[in-house]
Amino acid sequence: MEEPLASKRSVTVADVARAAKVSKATAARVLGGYGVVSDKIRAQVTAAAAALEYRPNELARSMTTGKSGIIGVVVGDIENAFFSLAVRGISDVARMAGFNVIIANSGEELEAEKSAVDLLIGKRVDGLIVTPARCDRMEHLRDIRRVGVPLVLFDRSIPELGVDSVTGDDFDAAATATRYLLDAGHRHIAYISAMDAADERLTDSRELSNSAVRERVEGVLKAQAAAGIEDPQRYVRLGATDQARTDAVVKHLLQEMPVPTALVASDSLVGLRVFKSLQALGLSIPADISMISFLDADWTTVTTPPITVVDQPVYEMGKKAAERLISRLNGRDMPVERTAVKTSLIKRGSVASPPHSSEQ
Amino acid sequence: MEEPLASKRSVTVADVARAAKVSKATAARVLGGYGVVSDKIRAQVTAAAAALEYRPNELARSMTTGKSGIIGVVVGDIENAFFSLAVRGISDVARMAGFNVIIANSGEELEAEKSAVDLLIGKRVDGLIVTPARCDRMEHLRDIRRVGVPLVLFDRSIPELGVDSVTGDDFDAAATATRYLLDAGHRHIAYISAMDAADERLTDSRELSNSAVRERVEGVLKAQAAAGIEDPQRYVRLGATDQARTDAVVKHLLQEMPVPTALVASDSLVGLRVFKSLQALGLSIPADISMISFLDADWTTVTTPPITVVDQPVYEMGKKAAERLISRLNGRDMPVERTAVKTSLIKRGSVASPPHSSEQ
DNA sequence: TCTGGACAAGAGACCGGTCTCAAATATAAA
DNA sequence: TTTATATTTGAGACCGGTCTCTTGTCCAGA
Repeated sequence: MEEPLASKRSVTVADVARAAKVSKATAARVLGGYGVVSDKIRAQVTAAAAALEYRPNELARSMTTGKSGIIGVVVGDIENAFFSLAVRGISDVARMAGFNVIIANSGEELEAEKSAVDLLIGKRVDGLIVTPARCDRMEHLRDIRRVGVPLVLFDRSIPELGVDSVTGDDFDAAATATRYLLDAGHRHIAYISAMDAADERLTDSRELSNSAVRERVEGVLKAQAAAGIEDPQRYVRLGATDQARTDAVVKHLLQEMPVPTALVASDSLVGLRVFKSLQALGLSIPADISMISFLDADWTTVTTPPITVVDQPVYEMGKKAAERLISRLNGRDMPVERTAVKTSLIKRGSVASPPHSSEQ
Repeated sequence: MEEPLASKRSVTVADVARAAKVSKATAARVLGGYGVVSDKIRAQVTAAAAALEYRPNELARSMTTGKSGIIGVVVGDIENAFFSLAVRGISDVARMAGFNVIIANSGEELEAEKSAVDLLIGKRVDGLIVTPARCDRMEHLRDIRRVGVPLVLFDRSIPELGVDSVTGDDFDAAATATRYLLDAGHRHIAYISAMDAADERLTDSRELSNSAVRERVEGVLKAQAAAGIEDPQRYVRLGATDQARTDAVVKHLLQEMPVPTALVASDSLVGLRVFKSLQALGLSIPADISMISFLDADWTTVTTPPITVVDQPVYEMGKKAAERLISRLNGRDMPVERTAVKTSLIKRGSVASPPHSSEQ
């Protein structure tokens, strides 16, 4: 008799109130878990709600409270293990704190990032974690702050923005990796990044719009400069965005004179591509050439030889970013903090001394 | 004079209407892009909106329209490459269709899945894509349909539920892989899954609560039965959830008599662990033992030898699931469809004939 | 018995949009 | 010029919750 067919309209507090024979306000109090109600009434309402299979409309709730309980995350590419691990860290922390996560992909493109941010703000997310595709364009990020939504930058930081960020200690990590290669006797060290650029070669590291890449490049450069290597910049390459382009980058690099004896890959995807390129060229690691990759990815332990990597605690970075954001969400009025998480070099088998001794 | 400080309250249609000296309804019409308005008024309102930096409140919008423009996705583990690739496929399609994606992790646990589903329904998602952790418990999935939210199952299907699903052709894929091993002369083929279970051994494949795993196991079993292998079930193992347990599983398997000469891994994570176990035991692939893994993961191409895999077009599966859901969202009233996407066997170097000939 | 404070329940405004319907204005037909 | 028909614009209800404010009860103290 009670509408056996699929009920189209969902049951509301008013419906429950009617069924429990109390006012809407009272039903709302028990259903919403606020205010005070007598045990008797509470039981009545609870029973009615159960009978009607009441489900609160989170949307309506958010509208009046102004809080959506959602954290927006804009990443470069969820398919990349780096980001999916980070997202895992973020959402684990978020869930514990009662927040949900809505994810948007920017594909590392500024326009996509802008519209993702707009959209998330429109959805009234309580806070935002963004991996800015470019660190030199940030009007849209300024806007976020202006509308009063807390923001935490992930993996890359923009000091001018005056906002929290969680990144790796990219400069140090790169410098450490480079010194390790220098100590092994390498004098010609190349750095390969997937950053899209007009030219494979780098003209000025300050022009790199991605702060993580910039820091790493500068770490590599500084460490070499400190060791007296001249013009290390000639071995820095960009644009290794896919296998074909990486093959080209590696090929060009190997045509340089003197030929680089060690390669540093900017992230695990680039690392994998570089490894394949080298393999395709029939070069043996580390006998013919040494390599180090950023990120302790899956594949780096099962290759022959296993790859020496700069290990970033990505999951923890994600967690930290979420924790930071949530503290702010809870009204904590703390100073802006730029956290650089410490990384470590995991020495495996892909680095050895350069082929024929090490002459400058 | 116009409140130079950070405006706490956001600007609404009413604010814009006031500034443009028109009614709220009219302002809403141009801002919401519906109904008709004269060009003159439209310009006025648009200008006012721009001046005030109006941003629509998507929440309020959703409340009246009843559509949130959000697709909820519940996956087993976003950190797993399988799911992150699928999510990528889903969100690419969703974005093109004007939908957003909100992701929840179930960790393959029923309770977490239930609460994720509840929460997403509360957020009034327009539709749901779920990877059910168990195919034998589905009350909460029934509930989804009862409240009228379209649902598409991903990777696993539950026929009794009468709902769309997109999976791999797991039975056939497993059977094909098995036949390939049989043709190579293997007579003792093991199957290793990460499905959590009380016992490593399998008693009855019909009890497998994950349909994808069940299908694969049955494929492996049937193919062997057809080849006259007796009691193939003795080599099926569960619970390879982490490296330690995988090491144990592999060790136990190698203690069987006769010892299995080929291993099939249920997914790329298990495959990687099995590879490491084998490597740790000093076994050489494929000379000592052959292996096949599901999913064409990164690492499978850079090992020595590269791994023969069952390639699932995961990204396409994600896309297909999203497309299916969106068609339903657009009111299309189509019959329930269980799509099994065709997979293929990529033959690489990890399969050879068993060690000392092949005697039954 | 009367007053007052504590507490429970009800009425109704509000959040920021959408949308229906009526009023006002413009355009076309008679 | 008048009437009929579009075409815009405005007023206000509504979505489903939260929350403030008011009213009504109950019980203790004077």
